Amino acid sequence: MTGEISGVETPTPSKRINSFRMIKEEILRRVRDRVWSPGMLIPNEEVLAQEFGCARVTVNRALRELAQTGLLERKRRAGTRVAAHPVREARMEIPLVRAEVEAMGAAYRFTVLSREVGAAPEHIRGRLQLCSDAEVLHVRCLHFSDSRPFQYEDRWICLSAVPEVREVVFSDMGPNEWLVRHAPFSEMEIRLSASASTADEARLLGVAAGDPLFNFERTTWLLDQPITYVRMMHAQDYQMILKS
Amino acid sequence: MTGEISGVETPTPSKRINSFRMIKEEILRRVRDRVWSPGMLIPNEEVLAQEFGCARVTVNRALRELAQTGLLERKRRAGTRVAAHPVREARMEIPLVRAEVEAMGAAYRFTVLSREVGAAPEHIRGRLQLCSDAEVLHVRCLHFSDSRPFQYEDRWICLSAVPEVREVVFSDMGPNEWLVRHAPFSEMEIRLSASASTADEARLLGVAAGDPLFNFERTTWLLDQPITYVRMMHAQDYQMILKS
DNA sequence: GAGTGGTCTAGACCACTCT
DNA sequence: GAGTGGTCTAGACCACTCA
Repeated sequence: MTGEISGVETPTPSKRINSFRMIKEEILRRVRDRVWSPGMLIPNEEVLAQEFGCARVTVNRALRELAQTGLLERKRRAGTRVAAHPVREARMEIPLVRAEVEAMGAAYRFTVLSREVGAAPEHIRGRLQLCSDAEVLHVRCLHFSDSRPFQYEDRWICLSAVPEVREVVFSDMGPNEWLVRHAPFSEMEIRLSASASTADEARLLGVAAGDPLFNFERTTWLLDQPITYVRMMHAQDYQMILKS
Repeated sequence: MTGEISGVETPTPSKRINSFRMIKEEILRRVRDRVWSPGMLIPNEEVLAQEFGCARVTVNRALRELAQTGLLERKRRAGTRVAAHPVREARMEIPLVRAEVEAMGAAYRFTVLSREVGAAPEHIRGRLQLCSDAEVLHVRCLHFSDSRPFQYEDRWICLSAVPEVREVVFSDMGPNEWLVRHAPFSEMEIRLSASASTADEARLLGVAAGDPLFNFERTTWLLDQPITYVRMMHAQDYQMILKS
């Protein structure tokens, strides 16, 4: 680029609204400026496409994504409205413990507290929708941030879904990390809650018995096949952040 | 439909894999059956489109959505892989308190504990990215499930973004419900944590001081304009559920 | 029946990134 | 430079739902 000519023309020639991102922003602007207010029907895809000078599919993608986050509501025949209705969605990134700890600039390590194969107890069978003779691997780990306990993990893995795990000892890699690498999933359910720590939990996490814990329980499936159920506990200084 | 002929042909003529949903399922099946295992490069869109007998855009949409949930990882030039990497996303539906209570079959009501207009304190200005002379409406409410306290809500609303709210008294409708109807948002940030209740919080929620609370803090924006920051507290029997 | 969103196709060009 | 995903276009048909 030796002969750099900056003349009358801008290098980025003041684009039309013809990308789905620009359309999303334009829609947001109109909602913010009350051009379209909650509950109001907005023009249909065809009309917007003509106005923006783009293909209908492009408008469709923009509106679809805005509807997915809950800002718009769409129904066939009825058209698209600005949501006057409250169901909103947030997306949450599920981090690896290791990444979470290292992101804070601390050193990560973990220890395996116990590891045994056997029949699943009743409440675990319920969570994983298992029949009564299903075998599971039960692993308990403690994860550290520098030298301080960070998370107590209590995990159950379906051996029918992940037979290879029977022989794995989790020396280099924690169960979560191992599973992520070897047993992908497509569905999950997460439960979040607060509880008072039991004596055991308090001892492991280095807090006083009865202190508040933040609980993160997760069950995962691949198609209809249950993979694992885990309960992860954090002391009360922990904060989970979600966006969008 | 008088002359109904059900002959050799099935009315649903055993479809090809030519919808993005079917493609998603087929991909999941191959991942589950280890045809493609974590970390592995899968065929590119062009090739898959040929195999499935559909357009590349259709494959693109299927792969894009699977990548969005974290099952696949995509990079230009590098191609698409089954995630060997753990960043997964969950979507969370944000319910209205009213709906949440009524879904449990309980009667909902709420009371306004306080309501005042003024300058925002430092920590709220930080959360909402406000300049120091910005005016806010501060509302505190208690929400009940039947006659039991269910949620304590401590909310700050930017008057510059939502000027109409200055005159609203929240008699029929709580602040959340009102805002949802009158002040749409496009971005939000949620923070979840556990804490020990203060004396005040405990009194309001009908628990013992120091008992664990589940905290749900949310800040919302419309484009870059901050709308509201709210902290919602629940006693420890509360559980928040996320899916996918 | 008719209007709206939902989706697919075939082709094209662009943007990123690896070599 | 070349391969891969990212996106847009123009046109088409389908599916749902309201009148």
